[in-house]
Amino acid sequence: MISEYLRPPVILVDGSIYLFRGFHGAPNFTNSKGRPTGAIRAVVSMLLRLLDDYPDSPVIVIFDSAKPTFRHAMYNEYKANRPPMPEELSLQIEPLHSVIKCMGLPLLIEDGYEADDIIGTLATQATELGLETIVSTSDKDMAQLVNEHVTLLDTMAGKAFKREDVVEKFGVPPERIIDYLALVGDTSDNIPGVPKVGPKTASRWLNQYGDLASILRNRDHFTGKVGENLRASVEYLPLSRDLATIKCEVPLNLNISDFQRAEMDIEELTKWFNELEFRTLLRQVTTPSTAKFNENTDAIFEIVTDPLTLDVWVNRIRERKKLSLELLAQRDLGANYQCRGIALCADKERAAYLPIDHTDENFRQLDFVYVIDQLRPLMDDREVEIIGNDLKQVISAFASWGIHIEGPLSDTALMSYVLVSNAPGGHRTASLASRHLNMTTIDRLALTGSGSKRIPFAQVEIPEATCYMAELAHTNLRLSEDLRQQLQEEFEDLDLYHRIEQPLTRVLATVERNGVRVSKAPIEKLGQELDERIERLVKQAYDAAGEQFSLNSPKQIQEVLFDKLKLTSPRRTRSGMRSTSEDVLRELVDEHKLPQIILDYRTATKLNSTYVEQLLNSINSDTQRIHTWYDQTSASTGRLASSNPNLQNIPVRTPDGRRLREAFIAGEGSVLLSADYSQIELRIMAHFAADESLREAFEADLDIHRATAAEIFDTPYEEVSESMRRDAKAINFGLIYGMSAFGLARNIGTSRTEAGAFIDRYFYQYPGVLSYMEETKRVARSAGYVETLMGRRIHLPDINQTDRVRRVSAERVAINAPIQGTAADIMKRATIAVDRALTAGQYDARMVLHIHDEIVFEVAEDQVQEVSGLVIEVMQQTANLSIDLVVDTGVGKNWSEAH
DNA sequence: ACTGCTGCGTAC
DNA sequence: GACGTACGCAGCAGTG
Repeated sequence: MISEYLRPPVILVDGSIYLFRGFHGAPNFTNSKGRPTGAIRAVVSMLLRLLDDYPDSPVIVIFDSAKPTFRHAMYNEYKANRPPMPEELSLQIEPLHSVIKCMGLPLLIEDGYEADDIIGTLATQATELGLETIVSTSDKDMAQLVNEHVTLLDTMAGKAFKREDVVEKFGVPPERIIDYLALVGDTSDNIPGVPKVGPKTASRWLNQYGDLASILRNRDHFTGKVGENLRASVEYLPLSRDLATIKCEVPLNLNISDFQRAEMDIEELTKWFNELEFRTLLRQVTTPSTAKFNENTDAIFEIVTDPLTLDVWVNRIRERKKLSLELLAQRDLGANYQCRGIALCADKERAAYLPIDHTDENFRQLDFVYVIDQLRPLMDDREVEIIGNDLKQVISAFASWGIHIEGPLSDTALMSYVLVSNAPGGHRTASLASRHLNMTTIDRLALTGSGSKRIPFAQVEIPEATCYMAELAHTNLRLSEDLRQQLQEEFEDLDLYHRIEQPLTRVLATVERNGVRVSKAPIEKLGQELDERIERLVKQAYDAAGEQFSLNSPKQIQEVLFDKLKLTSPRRTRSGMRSTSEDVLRELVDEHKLPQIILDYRTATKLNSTYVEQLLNSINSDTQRIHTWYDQTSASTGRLASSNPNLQNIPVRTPDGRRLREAFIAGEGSVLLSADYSQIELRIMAHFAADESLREAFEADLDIHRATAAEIFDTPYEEVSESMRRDAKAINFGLIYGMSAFGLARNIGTSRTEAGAFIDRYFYQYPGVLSYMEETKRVARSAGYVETLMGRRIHLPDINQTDRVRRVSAERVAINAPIQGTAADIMKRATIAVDRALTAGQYDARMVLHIHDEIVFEVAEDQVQEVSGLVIEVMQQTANLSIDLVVDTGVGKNWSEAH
């Protein structure tokens, strides 16, 4: 049965004996001012160990009274031969008492009694209450108190004395100890025993005769000199016995159950320890004992709330040369971070959490600026490996706090991304922990709640927050080792990680921090116009429909168009609904005026809600800049994704869309420079397919869609019509996406048969492309994944599925991923290379946008020619394909002009 | 009230 | 079912 009935033992500490012993162990120990401290240190350190060992026990510390005791009254000579207490010792008594009180421990001194008597009395009370007692002492005279419920413990020596230990040590059981002491006497207390009777004789006599009274009755049987001595001692032996007896009925005003252990007064204790110069002990007390238990691990999770513990952590990290970091930080519109906590981990044994500005009042918390200053030397240190999940956030956050991270980066998200870019569940710590360590990390929502009950993380209680945050730092440390090993096993080299993703993450952090300047006014103006337009369109729609309905609802549009107006529904969606998508509505514009109204409405509301509002809400009013967020691990092909806001899908084709791009501008004295790879995916396809006629077309710098049209429609290049070119373009893009004849037919508005004929014609003209497609699928089926030029792998678990739909879908991915992914690889390398070139050249130029095959720079007007040339050169040189890459650039005051 | 799915539309 | 990769909005159904 467990612990409901198991109460922790009461611990009675013989303070005086430890004080003396501590003093004699280090008599000359002083602080720098000459103050003696050795005895205090010994006792405090012993007490701390005791508190650590018995966290739930009441601990009472008892000292001798400085005044004469009842034993002096019984016996004038009691302790008479003792030299006076040395000043070095007496000076330590008062401070020790104060320190013990600061430690939250009851301190007991009773005039007229020695510590032994108080302890004996309290032990008796405890036993009567059914409590176990531990007497912490090194005074063996106390052995007389030992019984079933009372144990002696020499905390300094780490030895416990139960009944059998007493018998072993003294040769007599506890209840004979008093007799034993009387016989042996005590020179230090000046208690006379029987001369020439020592431990051996005393225990032999007691075992032979039972007790002292019996020995005295049979005193005539003892022969020799000791016999004479015994008979000469008869008179005073009872007194000696009384003096050796611990008095267990001292009248106390307090009962044992009145003694409670209080919280340590860390602040006061810190003052004392600083004065006494107890550096190590100070760390010990300030290292929290509140570290929470986390069932996922044996590691210790500490809450760091004081400077010294932080110092210990900084040193630990410096020694290990590793720092796994988990930040609790929120980014504002200006890309500055507000920190609410930092978790640290340097080895598998322990992790720490530094709460910042949590609302939990049970903890004093370190000042953020102080914490950052302490961490700065670690982050600056090129030797310290920084570990985390999404280090771009860490880099950006520290950059916003004025710290540049120099060390090597082990980003578990990036490592996992390189390993399996399209891993189900993504690359966050929780998913990685589940996949690689088979563990479930704490769910953040379990701490903050969700929905309307959700609280800010800063309001989570610090011990809970510590469990969560420290676990993440700890888990990422473990993951970094696990993933590194897997990467080494799977890949010949780790270039993709070391030469692409890792350096890129630093560049992207800078791009995000740079931000792009966006002018509010033109967007607001567009917004107003759109509002008016939308209002008109809604009215027109209601008129045309003859009823009011939600123009935002495909479900209602469907009912109006196909049920009420009886228009013919050409297509259904995947779920069986009659589609109202753009191409469907366009087919219906001649039948009724409503479809066109809906199309116009959709265009206008799309611009308004997705772009106008989103962009206006994202502009930092101080700098007029928007700082997007690039996600380096969310696109399975290797592309980046942009969000909050997404700046990779700003409209470009329509006039209204272009008005949005006109709002993207450069800062004073600068212009925007846009550089994009021309037809990069088709060039990559031509490279992979090693198709001669496609290569020739690119080599001749022809308009590739026109050239394709010329081939498949068997028309001279110059005579290709716009519609032929448009169809050829659809085929070109369709190829990259793994299209079917059906899809192409739908896209270019022709019959399936005709589309199939175009495709056949294409493959006839470009046989290399056909064999490349077939080869790619074959490789995918046997390897289970496809690869980009730089070895990025996209796994295809469905490529051998019997389910045809899933299989052909995987085949399309197999076709598309290497092409799209290679373009992404090249773009990433170019991004890194351009960043280096711009930095090396110390140009007044910075990257502000990254849109798959386009990079936008903000460049000082007078440097734009030079920078433009440099960018083109670096971007073109980056790839090493059999087809040259072409980089087009444009310059303008805004993005629309530059594009 | 919240969550997740669907439909749609924007980019490359 | 039929053309890839994203993000994000609005509506809506299922859930509590």
